Amino acid sequence: MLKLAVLGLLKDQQLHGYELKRQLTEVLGPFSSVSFGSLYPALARLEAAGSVVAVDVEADNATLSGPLVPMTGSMAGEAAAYRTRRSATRRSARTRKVYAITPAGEQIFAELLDVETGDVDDDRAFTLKLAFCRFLSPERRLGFLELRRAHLVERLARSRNCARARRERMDSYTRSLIDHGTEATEHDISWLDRLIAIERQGGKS
Amino acid sequence: MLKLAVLGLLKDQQLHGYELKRQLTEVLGPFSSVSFGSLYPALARLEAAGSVVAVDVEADNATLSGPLVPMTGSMAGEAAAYRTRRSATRRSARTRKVYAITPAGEQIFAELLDVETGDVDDDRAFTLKLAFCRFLSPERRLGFLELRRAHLVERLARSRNCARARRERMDSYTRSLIDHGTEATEHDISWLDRLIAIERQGGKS
DNA sequence: GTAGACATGTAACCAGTTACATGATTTC
DNA sequence: GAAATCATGTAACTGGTTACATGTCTAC
Repeated sequence: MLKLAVLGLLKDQQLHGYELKRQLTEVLGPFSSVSFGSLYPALARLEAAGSVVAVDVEADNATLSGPLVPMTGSMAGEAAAYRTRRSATRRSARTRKVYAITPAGEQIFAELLDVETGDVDDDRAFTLKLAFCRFLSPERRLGFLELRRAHLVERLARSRNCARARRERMDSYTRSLIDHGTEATEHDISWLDRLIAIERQGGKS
Repeated sequence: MLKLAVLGLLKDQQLHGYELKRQLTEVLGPFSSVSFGSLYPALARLEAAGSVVAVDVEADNATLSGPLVPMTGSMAGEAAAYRTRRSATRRSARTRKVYAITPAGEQIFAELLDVETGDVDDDRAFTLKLAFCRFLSPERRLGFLELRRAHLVERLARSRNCARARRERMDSYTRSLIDHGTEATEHDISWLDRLIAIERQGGKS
């Protein structure tokens, strides 16, 4: 999970741990409170596995395409590079360890993101994956959304069923909780419906 | 967390592990998928700590679905054991281990449930605690709801701020995700407002 | 020269998971 | 007597947490 989040952020730009944590906190809902104590070991593991490499920022300043940093897409190019360069000059890079994703890491990222591997029944996982689903092919993306929708529909059925069967035996707090949960699920489903509709029309047709 | 859920369910009735899991799955949202591999060890730990005791069901007929007798664990009379063998359970109790909460367990439960200990920033924890908040005093309950509300308001502010600052740089999926999250939080807040209002008027005035 | 943000890391722990192993009871 | 369900448990692992230890750079 954290692995996926880190690799996903590194796909856009090279980052060091501290900044990674800031972005994790700010942007990714489910990781609003990830701690350094889990981030740094995770980075170390990713590096050991060859999914990321620590890059030499100062050398990378002049020659943007070193042999160690193939950077497949070069997408987030200018803004990211500028950001990195600026912070690199403001603060010596010696104390920082700036990471970049490797082709192997991209591979791992793709596998982690994939729906087959993935748990549409885990809200956190779904949210995280959706945040990176632009990296999915249109078909897989659609499948991902539909699978999630199916899961929510099932959840809704179960929660309605439970509400019907046990309503009398529940106290008012539990009842309110269940009703609110049901509403939230309905809301989620119609949101997904909109996303799916957009996906279908935008996709091709 | 699991500890709290288990103790909370045992406050209402004596249960064995298997049935406990069923109720956990059915009733408590955040524990819809707790596994035996975590439940049984948790029960064993609770028993070792004296928070629950395994009760002799045959000595204590029909308690399986009835209200909890103020059980201290000492009242195990063997005298009329055979009398209720058939009526108490469809299934022989010998293979089951039925647990009851002890006074010490009630104490632990109260501490776990308490807001001071508690994390209103953890959605799962909040949901679980709300399901048991009838065991809180009216003041603590109100405090609990208000603390949660305050947290959600803060979350809303952050998410709005993030949306404003980074909107352009986000892809449509992330944007939709953030917007939907914002809506959900607003919805949660107004739900909490209703709960708080009820609490205020019903509590005393 | 020191307060405070920036930056990286380790150690001990905690709460849960999956996969596996075992056996009793019911139902057909 | 076989299959399904009920029931309890263990072992190895995962993925995080907090608390701690350490050090650098900036600004005053």
